[in-house]
Amino acid sequence: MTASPKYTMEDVTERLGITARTLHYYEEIGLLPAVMRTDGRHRIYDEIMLERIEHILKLKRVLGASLQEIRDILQAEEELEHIKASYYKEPHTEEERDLLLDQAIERLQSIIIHIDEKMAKLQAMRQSFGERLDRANRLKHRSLPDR
Amino acid sequence: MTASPKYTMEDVTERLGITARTLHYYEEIGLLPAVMRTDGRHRIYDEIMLERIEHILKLKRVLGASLQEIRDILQAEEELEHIKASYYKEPHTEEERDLLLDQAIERLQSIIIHIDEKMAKLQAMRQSFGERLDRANRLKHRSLPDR
DNA sequence: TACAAAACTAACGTTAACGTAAGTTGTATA
DNA sequence: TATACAACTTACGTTAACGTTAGTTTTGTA
Repeated sequence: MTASPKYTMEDVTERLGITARTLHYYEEIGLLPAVMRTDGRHRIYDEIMLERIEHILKLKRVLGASLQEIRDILQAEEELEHIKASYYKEPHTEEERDLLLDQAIERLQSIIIHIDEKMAKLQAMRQSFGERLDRANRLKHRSLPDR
Repeated sequence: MTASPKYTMEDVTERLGITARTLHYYEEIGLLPAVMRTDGRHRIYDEIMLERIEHILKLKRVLGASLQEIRDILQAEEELEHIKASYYKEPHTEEERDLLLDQAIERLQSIIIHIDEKMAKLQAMRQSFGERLDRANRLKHRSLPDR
């Protein structure tokens, strides 16, 4: 069992461009469960935690989601992972598995619908700004101005 | 000159689903300049103001922009309108017009770039969630499970 | 082992975008 | 004209997502 590399608080904050307070806060509100500690209660992060943190930051920046929404998304993902794991290890009845899977699928679908709606609106807005830009460019190059 | 219809505070809040405080606040921070008033200092809104407010709300919801950013976008749009208007009415030298147009074009382009970046990231995220969903669906229908 | 640098906890501060309450005027209608 | 309801201004309150001390332990290094 080869131990994965460990990172200190400073490692993480410098690498991800965030502050210690942010990590403290995410832990406070339950976004980062069970962070490992040294004997002296200093935090240690491993690769898995790093990926989780990066995932959170990405969801924040790209989706513009609140930490509360991110919590829900992460939970949906974890349920899915749990289901996948137990699919191979634990014995389940067909019905149990189907129920769990359906729940996870439903959550994923609602996330995707959310994203799709957002993209559609962005698309429409992008187009309207594009048209404005076109008009401005036509004005500049003195082809027949509209209006 | 046929006067455009006027709307009261209640008209606007009910129609747009916002509160009076929001309109007061937008005025406070300069997002809604020169709102008309009755003799008794009650606010009156016309179609143009309504459209401006709707535009602001759309930018907020779709772009997730802060009111500060929205202020900048509105300013860019107004500059462009002003340029278009003055193109026909006021006399300008070629250089003056080109300078103003270039500034407006630059602002519009930066907005569009912003939108495009956001869409690209959303696209990537959408795809990753789509793949997760596919895996879950494969699990459910018991075709060869991956991993 | 001694000490500077790093991390810890606890707690109050800050900003954006409004919410809410209070007391005062305006306005529409009987 | 009386009155109920709408809108006004002023000002303090609230929530999310951290920022910022402050005072106290840990830890890596000389």
